[in-house]
Amino acid sequence: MPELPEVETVARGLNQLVAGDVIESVWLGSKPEPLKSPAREIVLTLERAQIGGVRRVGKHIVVDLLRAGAGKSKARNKPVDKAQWIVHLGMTGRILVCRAGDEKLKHTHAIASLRSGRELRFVDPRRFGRLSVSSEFAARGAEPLEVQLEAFVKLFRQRKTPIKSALLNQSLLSGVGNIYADEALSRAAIRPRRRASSLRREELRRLYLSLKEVLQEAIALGGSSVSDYVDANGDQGSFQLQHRVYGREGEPCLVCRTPIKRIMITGRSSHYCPHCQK
DNA sequence: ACTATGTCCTGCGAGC
DNA sequence: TGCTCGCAGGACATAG
Repeated sequence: MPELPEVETVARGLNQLVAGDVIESVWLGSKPEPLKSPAREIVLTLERAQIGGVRRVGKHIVVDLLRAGAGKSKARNKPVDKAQWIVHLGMTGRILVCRAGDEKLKHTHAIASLRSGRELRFVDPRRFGRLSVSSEFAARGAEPLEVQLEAFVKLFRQRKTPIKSALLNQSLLSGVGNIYADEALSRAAIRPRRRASSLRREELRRLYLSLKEVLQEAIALGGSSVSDYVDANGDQGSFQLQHRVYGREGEPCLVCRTPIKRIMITGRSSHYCPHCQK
């Protein structure tokens, strides 16, 4: 499940592979397309655009596009038109860099053919992913790796919802998903069911630091490959080997040997050590 | 404004 | 073996 570290890893890899290349044509699969923008708008925006770079915003992959202005512009006409291709991988979405002749996988929903002879293919069995185009894409929530402590504290002070749910709320923080919410709470020694508003300042400070730490460590290891996540080169991440609670129900806590518990919090499985986390 | 719940979608593993 | 069932979960719609 691509969260911030996985999306960061994919975006960096894609940037290495395709920055500077040019999208020559676009194919969109039929029927229920996973599109947030109208299909024709996506095609018009992507075709003939040069890829300026690929980066991450929250859990979104942002492909910065450079498009020559229509026709031979007079000087005052916008010479280069900025746009972005936004890809959200959802649960099972992948972007593959292929050769044009490569076999097309089932659940391929979009293909962008590049001048280099390669193709960018969007494949997503579960169809939770989304494609769109934008001219000024911005995430609603704060970037966890950039937010300051004071702003972080403010996000949670008044919330009555469980801290686990608040961490997953993308309009507060962008990029935190189920794995890293559980792992950050584990490192901060806070139970996921605690009301956000019940956390003392010191606890919020621990959570703030733990979240940054776990995200940075995960990025360094290329993310967590739990089900089928792989990066832009098809390689697995290795941070799943560092998980302290996620996916370890019944296994001993690495600190105190107490079995890790799994509970449901607003429909999301949540893992924690009942002894270490208060 | 905030919170909780249901829905989407396919693959896979548990259980019988 | 083959079947059903429930779960995986990010984001959004809807209801309270």
